[in-house]
Amino acid sequence: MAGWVLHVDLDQFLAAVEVLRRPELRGLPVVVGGDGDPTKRGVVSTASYEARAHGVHSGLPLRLAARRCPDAVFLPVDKPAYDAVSAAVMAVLRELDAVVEVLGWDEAFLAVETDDPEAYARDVQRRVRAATALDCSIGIGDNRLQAKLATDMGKPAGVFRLTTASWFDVLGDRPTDALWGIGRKTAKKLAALGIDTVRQLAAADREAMAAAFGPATGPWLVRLANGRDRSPVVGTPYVARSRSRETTFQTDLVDWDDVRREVAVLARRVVDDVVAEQRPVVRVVVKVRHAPFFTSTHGQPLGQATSDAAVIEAAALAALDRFEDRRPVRLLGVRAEFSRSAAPEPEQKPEPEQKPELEQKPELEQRVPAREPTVGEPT
DNA sequence: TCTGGGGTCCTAGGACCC
DNA sequence: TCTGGGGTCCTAGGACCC
Repeated sequence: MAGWVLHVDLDQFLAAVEVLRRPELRGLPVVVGGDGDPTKRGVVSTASYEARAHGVHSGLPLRLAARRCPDAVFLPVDKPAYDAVSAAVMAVLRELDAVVEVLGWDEAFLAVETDDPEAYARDVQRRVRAATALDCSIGIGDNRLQAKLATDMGKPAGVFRLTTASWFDVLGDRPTDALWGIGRKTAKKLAALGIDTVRQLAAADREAMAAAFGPATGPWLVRLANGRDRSPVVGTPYVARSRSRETTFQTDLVDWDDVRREVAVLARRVVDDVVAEQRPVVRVVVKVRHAPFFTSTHGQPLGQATSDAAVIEAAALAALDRFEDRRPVRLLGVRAEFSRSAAPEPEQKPEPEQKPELEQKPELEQRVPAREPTVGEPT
């Protein structure tokens, strides 16, 4: 039997959950985002396929969405509802004979052993549908990167296989930001270097890329474009590095007394979260976004790791005092960072730290690959 | 842009040390 | 001062993802 990575992604998840509990919405353009009022500041979290046909998509400001699709049904984000449905879906996945790595509300990787991954995927779709009445798409790959990119090609409700063998046929001519981890900014920077497609990036010079993007990111970009990814599917529970709360105000705060008061409010909310988790905090960071959409942060280290509410709140206000720009404020945020080494439980301390490497970023040993050929290598 | 909220990781530069 | 050459740690900013 062969090992495969499957990427399971629920179709239009938030909108689908809303349609499930309000069947009369089926077939209508549904937009979930903010508090459901499209005249306010906020963005689209999920748009149904009917709304997408009007150019409404995730991340679009709600006001623009309302202009593009005035007939859409706008609904507020109902986190508890999505938490519950997501948990039901993940429970279905955990019943499988597979390593399951949850990525968010609506996504998970499965590491499976099978000689027929398509049949396996169809079975997963059936089980998810039977348990929750939700459709999902499934990507199949030799690794996480390939599986993740395959999923979109199978949407909606489909299955698509993308492997090392088919990588360049499928993606070679696509723009670089089709890759998972390359966004608008990096694509633009690549374009300035004459690199527009996945194929071109795959053949790019590693040293040149390292010079342009840094010692880890440069070579990682080239590996990405070659469809290479050695990161394993990790089934161990996710442990957060930080907890944060932030608010965008409907009207900018101009009075600094108001700013202080709101930072204290956010700090208390963060404290509630970290106290519930019983994990000591080592640093508190305050974020300020000014009206012209310019963001700054300042941090305040805690001398000693603590979950003490008063200490954390005072640290947030101390961090705020480091800001000198008093222009109108559009957003405030407070983040508490947990100790990295000392976990909740007294933990053995070998030399792990970056050993698991759960994200798609490069592993240490891979960071300086001694000038190996870029194409045609086995992953 | 009229641009949310909750996260993660990497990078560059300065401080500090030997 | 004609001012080394690493290391390491910390911070703020940037970019990306869901």
